[in-house]
Amino acid sequence: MFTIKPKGEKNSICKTAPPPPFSLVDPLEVVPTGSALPRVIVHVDLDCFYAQVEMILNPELKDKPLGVQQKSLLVTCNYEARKLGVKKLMSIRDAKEKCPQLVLVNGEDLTQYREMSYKVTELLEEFSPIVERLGFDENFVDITEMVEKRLQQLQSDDRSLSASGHVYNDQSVNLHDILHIRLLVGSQIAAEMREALCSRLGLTGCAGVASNKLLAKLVGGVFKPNQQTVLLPESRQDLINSLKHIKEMPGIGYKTSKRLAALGITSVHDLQMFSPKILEKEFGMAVSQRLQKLSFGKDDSPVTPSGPPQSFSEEDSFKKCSSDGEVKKKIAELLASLLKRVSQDGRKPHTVRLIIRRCSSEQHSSRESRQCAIPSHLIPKLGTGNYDVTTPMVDILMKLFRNMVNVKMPFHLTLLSVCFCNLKATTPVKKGPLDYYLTPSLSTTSHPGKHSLKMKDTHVED
DNA sequence: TGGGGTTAT
DNA sequence: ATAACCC
Repeated sequence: MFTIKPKGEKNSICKTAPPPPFSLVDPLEVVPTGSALPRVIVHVDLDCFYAQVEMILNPELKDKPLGVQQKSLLVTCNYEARKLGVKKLMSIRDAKEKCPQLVLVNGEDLTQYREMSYKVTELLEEFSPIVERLGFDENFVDITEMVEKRLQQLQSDDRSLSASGHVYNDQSVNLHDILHIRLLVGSQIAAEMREALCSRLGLTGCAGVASNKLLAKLVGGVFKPNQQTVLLPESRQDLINSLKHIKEMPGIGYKTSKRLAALGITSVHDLQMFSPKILEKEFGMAVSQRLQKLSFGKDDSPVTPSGPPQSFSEEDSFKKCSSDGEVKKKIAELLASLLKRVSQDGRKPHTVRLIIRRCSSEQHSSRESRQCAIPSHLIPKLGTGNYDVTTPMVDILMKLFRNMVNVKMPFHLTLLSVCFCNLKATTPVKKGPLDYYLTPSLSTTSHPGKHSLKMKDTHVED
């Protein structure tokens, strides 16, 4: 039996369950003395998100095998389709071959997915404000504080406490271990999150509960659709050993796994055992230490609240775009969508960027970009709808384009993208008598560079 | 292979 | 401005 101090007292552990000696603390979580308690992190991952949104939008698609298509790629599909052998990121041709009855919807316009995605994040923020987005369909939530609060409310003789959902490895729970107790409470909160997502938004998904982001994400994927799993400290090594290749480790991507393979490192165990000195020679101190810590399941990166987006972009890919006129037309389309989004957001972008991908024979999709400050006289007009900024903005973007591409030479693009970034809140202008003279944004002279000291924007004449 | 996003250098 | 990472 574990016991809890009555609420009102400082910390929740009673004398009968003294603070754990170091041997009880997970060896790999050992940090300088006096450090904070281990965190409780939940990773929430919606099931085949785009397909779920499409089924909510059009309920007739439910119980049919459904795929979401972008160009020639099937980006995701529902579980009906997966039963029939369809996989994520299949080509459309392979998918139709596998499953001729597959129903396809076009998912190139992300508007509805983006809106639902932010509803999910906002719902999770009701539990704890510390929510970090990862893509449109995953969120990390730091629920340490919420867990501590619940522990203080718990009855000291409460034996009914149990995990919600799966416990990784079917590990037995030790109700005398405060670390177990905290994670069990975390699993109950995760269950409440999933229930809220289902009842209020109609969405299903997985959750993983653990003491850091890496482990929460890995353990959340163990039981797959619409289930949750909690990782207790004793099973951490088993979880990371279950990875068949280091590339499955979040944070180790395509490039890094290739460089590691060149050193003979392909498994988690290889990376754990590898000489830190030699690893440091290859990757530098910061990266090598982070990589090796990941291999032990260690991850001290905080859950960083995402807040509103730092950029908006719209892109389009195609087989061919090779004339100035085509480019201008595509840019105008991308810009029109972006301006709608800017008007909804309320903030104003101060920088615009154009990104292209050239059709190069054997190069992997390498992108080039040019950016510039948006002229200050245009910024207040963005997204207001009363003055049309389209023409001046298209002109700016075409100048960026000609800065990248010599239009006197033949060219062949396969992608165009426009990005608004450096978003700033529109300064509410409360007028005191002196404000007119003191507020920079009301001044008629502009101060180039003042708000973008770190940016080396390409100069575009008006 | 799409249409997004982020951070580090 | 690019390159890496994530989905």
